[in-house]
Amino acid sequence: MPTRPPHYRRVADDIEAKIRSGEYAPGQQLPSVSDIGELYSVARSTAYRAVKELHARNLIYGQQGQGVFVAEAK
Amino acid sequence: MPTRPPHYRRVADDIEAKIRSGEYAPGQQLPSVSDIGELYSVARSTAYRAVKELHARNLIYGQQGQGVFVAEAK
DNA sequence: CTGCATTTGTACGTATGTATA
DNA sequence: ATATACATACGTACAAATGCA
Repeated sequence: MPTRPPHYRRVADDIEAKIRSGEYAPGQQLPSVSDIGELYSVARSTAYRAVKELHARNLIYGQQGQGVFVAEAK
Repeated sequence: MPTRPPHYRRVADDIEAKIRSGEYAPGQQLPSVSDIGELYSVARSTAYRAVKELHARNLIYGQQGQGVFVAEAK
């Protein structure tokens, strides 16, 4: 039986695709973690985990109190 | 042959020893459940179970969103 | 300067599903 | 069947940084 990918990875992968397609442009601000949670119908904690995943992939950067932004393409 | 103790008890016992030795002083904050998991190479859920064990032993107390702390010596 | 709202970041507590022994 | 263990997920709570009225 196929093991389903976890929500946080599904969300991270989807956002990564949007970044790579240009839908989210370099320098652009992403929706807040709470909004991402709503958009994908997951808890904020799960949405945050997805964001942390993208940060680990060096696709985004963020600052406390501001938001998360798409990193410059390398 | 001795039945091997479960991980959660091994972790709890080790932390209890650190509390009794003074390495973790009364009032001091313990590492987070996640950190304990990493320190002992167990899952967070197992680390949390160890912490619950210590709570049952009245050695620690904790507050959601803050952390766990060493109880005052009786 | 002083609150207040927004947002990231951290952390607990609980629950579920799967796997294993 | 029962206990252990891991990974995931949700919800809640609070701290910290930032910006703005």
